[in-house]
Amino acid sequence: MEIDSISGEGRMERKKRELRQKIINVAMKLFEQQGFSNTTMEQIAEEADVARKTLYNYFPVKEAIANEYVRGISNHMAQEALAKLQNLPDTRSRLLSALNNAYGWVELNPELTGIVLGYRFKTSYYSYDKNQGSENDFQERGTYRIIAEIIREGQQSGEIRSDVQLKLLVRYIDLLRGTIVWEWLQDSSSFELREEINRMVDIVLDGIRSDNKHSK
Amino acid sequence: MEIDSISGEGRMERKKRELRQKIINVAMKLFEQQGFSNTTMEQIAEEADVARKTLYNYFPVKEAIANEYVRGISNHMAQEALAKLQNLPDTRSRLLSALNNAYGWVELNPELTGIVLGYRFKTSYYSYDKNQGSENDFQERGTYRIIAEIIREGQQSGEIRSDVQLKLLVRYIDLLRGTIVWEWLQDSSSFELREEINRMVDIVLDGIRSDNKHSK
DNA sequence: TAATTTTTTTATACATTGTGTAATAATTTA
DNA sequence: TAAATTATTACACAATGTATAAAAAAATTA
Repeated sequence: MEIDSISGEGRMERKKRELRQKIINVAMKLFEQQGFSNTTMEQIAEEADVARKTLYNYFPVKEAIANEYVRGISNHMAQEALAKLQNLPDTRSRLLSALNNAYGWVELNPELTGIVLGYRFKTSYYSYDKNQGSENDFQERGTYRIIAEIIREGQQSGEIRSDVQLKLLVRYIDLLRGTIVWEWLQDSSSFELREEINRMVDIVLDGIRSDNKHSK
Repeated sequence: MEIDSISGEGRMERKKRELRQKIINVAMKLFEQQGFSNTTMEQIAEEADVARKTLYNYFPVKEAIANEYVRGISNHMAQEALAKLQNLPDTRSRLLSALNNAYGWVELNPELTGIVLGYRFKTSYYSYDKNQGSENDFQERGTYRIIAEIIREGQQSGEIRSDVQLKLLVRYIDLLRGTIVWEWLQDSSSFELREEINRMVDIVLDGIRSDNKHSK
């Protein structure tokens, strides 16, 4: 049945994967050269040597290309971050380590970060990209997976409350992280990014009520 | 200088305000009849009896019309909610009261809620609607103002930590609220809306660390 | 009031997005 | 090789959002 069952994919699948990657590469090159909004889908299609309609078969909107590129990077960084976690003593330090990991990149790529965060917010709620539904939801995204891992561990060890849905909790943290990053992107002089993240983690862990602030 | 300095606005300003309101009314009528995405800016312009370009002068995108309509309602509800707050004993009950206030409307208008929340997220971060920059930021929006009021009060009375920026804190809560509403809009059977909001408020107040969960 | 300046609306044209359709090409399956 | 499936393409289309300059309306000045 399958022509190439050794590598696990046939010629067609391989070609699609290759073209997908080519589109991403071409698009990112154009984004760097001309900026994101100055680059049209027409140009990308032209440069990748496919029909415009074909390009739309692969990516329903321009933002989706940037998103997939960033996700690749993010997953890669997540792998590295995951390795460091074991050495850290508690949930707080693990969360801080995992969250702070990505900011060097964010600081270097503010425009792309904004585009991708906006796209993710939109799609995760309208979910009009059906293919990514299952992946995007929970498994695939780098930071998401790490946060989930940390919280799960914390819940198992009894450090974290177990009466809150893991999924929702992870979303809370990821979303708050996103908000802070965006606030910072808007006006990077108004606060220091990592400092604000630290504060957020403290709030999530201990809350904003003053009478149990130092209860630990 | 001013023709009508008694009412505070000249004929032109009044006409603009009236036209703006007419556009909103016409658009909302069409949205109800045909659905949001099936209604075009062309139709709205036609029905409001202005050129399409004029319509764009007033609202840069279709979502902005829905947003302004909802904001009107929201402000109105906020007024009522604000009155009730004084009778409530602590921050937790005030927050719950303020947040729960709006959900009857949300449950009745899921599509509109989704559209408006998505629009606000996008604009608040890209801030491409310059006019609303100052308003949208903090003052004008109903729920925002209430949450800010509650937190401020809590900080003054010592119930809430004072070492976190009020502005950011309000954004956290508003954003978490938005997330929950959206999760619920996606799949309203997965959890009960108010229940989840209650849980979120508890988390924000007391955090997710298990050893101070019941410290109060 | 009349003449002016400023502001708003408008017609027109344009580049771009995203979709739908149906023909063509490539690939897989039998 | 032939048939069936899947991907690509050309083409047409409705709609968005922007730019420009002319026309209309309103505000300001004399």
